[in-house]
Amino acid sequence: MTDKQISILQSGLQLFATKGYSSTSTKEVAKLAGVSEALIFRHFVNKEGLLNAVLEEGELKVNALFKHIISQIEPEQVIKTYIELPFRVPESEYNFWRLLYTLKWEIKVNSTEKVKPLQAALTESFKKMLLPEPELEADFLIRYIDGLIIAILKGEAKATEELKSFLLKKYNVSVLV
Amino acid sequence: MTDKQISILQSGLQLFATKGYSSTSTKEVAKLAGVSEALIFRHFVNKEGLLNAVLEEGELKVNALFKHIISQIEPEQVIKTYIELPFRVPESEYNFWRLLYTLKWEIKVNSTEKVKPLQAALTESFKKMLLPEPELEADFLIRYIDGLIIAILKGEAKATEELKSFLLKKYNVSVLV
DNA sequence: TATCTTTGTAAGTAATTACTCACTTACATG
DNA sequence: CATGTAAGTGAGTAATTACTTACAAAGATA
Repeated sequence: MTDKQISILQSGLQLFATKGYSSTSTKEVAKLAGVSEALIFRHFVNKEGLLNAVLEEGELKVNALFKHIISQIEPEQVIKTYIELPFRVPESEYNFWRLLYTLKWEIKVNSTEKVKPLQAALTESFKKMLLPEPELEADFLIRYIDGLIIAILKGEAKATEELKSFLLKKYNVSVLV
Repeated sequence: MTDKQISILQSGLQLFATKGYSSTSTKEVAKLAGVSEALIFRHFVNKEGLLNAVLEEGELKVNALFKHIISQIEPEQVIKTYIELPFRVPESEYNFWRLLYTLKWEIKVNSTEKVKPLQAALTESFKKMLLPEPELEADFLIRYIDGLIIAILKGEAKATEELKSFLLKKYNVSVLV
């Protein structure tokens, strides 16, 4: 990977995430990257190729986060780790998450498939914690966390310590062995 | 309002909501509406004018829904009516809601201002219901409902009766006087 | 040194974009 | 009937779009 290649990827991420994929031109990306427009096509074939390259980079981070949650052994730990997700994403990665969420509207992304293992792990955990309707509880929590992440990315909410402890208390997973 | 004017508005809504505002061309809107492209500009000045006209139409519906919630007298009724919101939006209006949610990403929309009265009403209700942290509870519920609506609009969730009664039970507002 | 591959660019291209202009048709009002 | 106004259109326009081509430098390998 050349310096210019990295620069293109960074500029692509920034513009796609803030302006939206389809309203960002390859010319803009090139300008921000300090590179000729043709170089984008040399390295990434076409605009969609650049998008995929940008996505692949971040996908690894997302998978790591999800795996970390699912790999927890105690059911309470699964829930706790999941609730802490929005508080563990660093601001430097916000643009990537913004891109993911906008793309879900712009393009058909089968995000349901990706969430399934997580959904199963949460359901199983709530079941072990003897909640009467573990599956509905899992869906409920997923939807809330989704709403929270969106609000944070839009700047409508802050991932404060107060909020975190409120949530952990709500789910009885504040203090764990 | 002429037939063709209405047709343009409907086509605009449909395409903006499904394809996104910036990746929909005025030519496409005209074609779907069965109208010359120039007529769009005659009636709505420019593309943004068409968007605003589309939004104004639906805004009335949104305001009506919100007012209905806030106007409830009993705190339990406020919560119940709000929870029932995603179940009361007819599928015929989904496109308008889709448009609203996509625009929040595409363009800066100060949606926080619009939600404030609702947020206040929910907080007040939870306070009267003696929940220890009424404001955090209100934020929590708003975020969840937002996440749920988004999931429904994307076809990832269904507004089933089972889910509804689960939520009403969770908030102790199932049976009311 | 000679040759091959990779990296990079300037200057294009055809297609699409939002929007305009000159013009016709329909319709209401005196 | 005459005349003004609103509704409607076909054929444009300049700008922008994603993408290509021809060609120059820079490194690597022999």
